[in-house]
Amino acid sequence: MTLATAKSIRPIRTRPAIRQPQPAASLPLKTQCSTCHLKDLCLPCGLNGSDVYSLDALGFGRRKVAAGEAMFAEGDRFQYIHAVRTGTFKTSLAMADGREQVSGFYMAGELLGLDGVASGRHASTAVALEDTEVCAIPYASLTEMAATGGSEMQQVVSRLMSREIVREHSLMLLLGSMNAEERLAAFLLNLSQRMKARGFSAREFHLRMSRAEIGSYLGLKLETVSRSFSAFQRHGLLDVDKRHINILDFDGLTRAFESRVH
Amino acid sequence: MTLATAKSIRPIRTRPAIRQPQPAASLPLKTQCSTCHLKDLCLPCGLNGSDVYSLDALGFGRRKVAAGEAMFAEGDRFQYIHAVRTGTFKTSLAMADGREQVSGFYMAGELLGLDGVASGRHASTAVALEDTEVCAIPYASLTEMAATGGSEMQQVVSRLMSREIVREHSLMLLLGSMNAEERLAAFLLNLSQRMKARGFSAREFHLRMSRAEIGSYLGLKLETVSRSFSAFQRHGLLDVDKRHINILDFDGLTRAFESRVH
DNA sequence: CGATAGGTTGACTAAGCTCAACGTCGGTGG
DNA sequence: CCACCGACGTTGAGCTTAGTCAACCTATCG
Repeated sequence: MTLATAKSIRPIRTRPAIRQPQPAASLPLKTQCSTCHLKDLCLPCGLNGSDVYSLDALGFGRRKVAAGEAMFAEGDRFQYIHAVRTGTFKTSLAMADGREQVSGFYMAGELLGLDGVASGRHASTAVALEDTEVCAIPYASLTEMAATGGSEMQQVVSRLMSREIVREHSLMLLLGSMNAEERLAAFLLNLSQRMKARGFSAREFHLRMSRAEIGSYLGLKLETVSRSFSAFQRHGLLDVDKRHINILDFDGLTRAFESRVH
Repeated sequence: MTLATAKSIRPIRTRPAIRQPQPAASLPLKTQCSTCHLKDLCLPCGLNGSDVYSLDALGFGRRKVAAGEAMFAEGDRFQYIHAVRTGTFKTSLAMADGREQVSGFYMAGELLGLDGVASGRHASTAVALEDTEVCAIPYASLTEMAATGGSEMQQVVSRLMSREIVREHSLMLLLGSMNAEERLAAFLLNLSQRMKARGFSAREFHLRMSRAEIGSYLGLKLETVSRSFSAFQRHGLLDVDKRHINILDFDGLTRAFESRVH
């Protein structure tokens, strides 16, 4: 039955990344925030009713991004904030010499692209890890909403950006002062948390990213990630089978994540 | 974590850190952004004239923070965005077990506290590295300015927050994929840049932070920082004498910062 | 079917950490 | 004034953790 579950959520590792330059144009489908099942996680969270209806009125479009395809790249003009509807993205930065650093993973209800507000250009690249669908929210419309009257819109955006700052803070803490197993434990617990918030099991889930991507995100090599997974399994904290994770001992994992204490 | 009055951080070489619980109240001095010599680096940057005058009208106060003293601490209620007028701050995060991660250094014209917008509480602690003076800008006044009409205020704040996100991105890149010397080189070049933007020499300057603080920021131990400094000196890239830095070879440093290429 | 991508594991290496000694500086108090 | 102290910085020796390189396995795809 592990297999059955695996099968039902499967589509990762497959999909040979269609890298066609896909038209950025929105699909005909228009989004209604007020009826969206993600509204408590996503942009409208914290807005009052009338603002949500204003969002509906904007009727911003949706876009499908296939696995492996880039939704936007470092240096692209920033026009939209993208809200994930289904699927998972990674964002990454590139160094001059080609080294890459994964800077985040984003799942349903999370917003991508806020780093573009600063300069009008995206500061990172967003790639779909599986077939995805997003809402493309024109940033200009949001600021306009804010300008033309007593909307809380801009404030909500500020709050979301601030949240992104806080998120990156904790990643810095992780990268700056944790060892390999602490990093992986923190990563898994965070993922688990977010799965739970989306109504999935906090215990058992599928990773949508490769060992190399996890490693890049955590500042480790893929072999180290693999070894840490094996170590957790050896100690009975979880079961791993490739990308299928089953957490057996949350307390143990949490302790691993604070291991250095004694 | 309660007030910063904890015995915690010793000051810096000079100034025996008056650790009295200082009133958070603003000093009588009021700030005029329109005539401030930092206006092109600080909050007003990018605002139109009328918005700058609105800022003047707010007349927000100043505050002195002595070396070693905390301006705000993790968990404190977020009310003000603080703009550095003189001196330098560090911000840091603490792990449950006491490990600390320095998350940033802030100098004249830079804004502290944007991470508090998300939850209404500060997500980091800000400590003065020398005697400092800041402007305390009530965040509520800014949002109010935005709400009551065609001000660009909130947008400027969004832009600044986005810039903070981008800044943290590059720190993640540093922490996630550079070796010790690359990290230190990147740190020094960044500092040099910012000194220059403030009208100081890009070549020769004083560090306001200890080796341990640099190390924490860069995800290294203080001994490693010290050794990397020595290595740079040995290779003729710079002169170090404690905290006094004289960069002799910018190109060489830049190369050190991209060393791993081949 | 072979090619390919992703994952695991082992043996070895090296970068950075730990521990310790020592030097310097500035402030303090006898 | 000098001796002492504490904080900070530098350096060396040895160790540990994570990185490197390589072999091998499995699943999937063309």
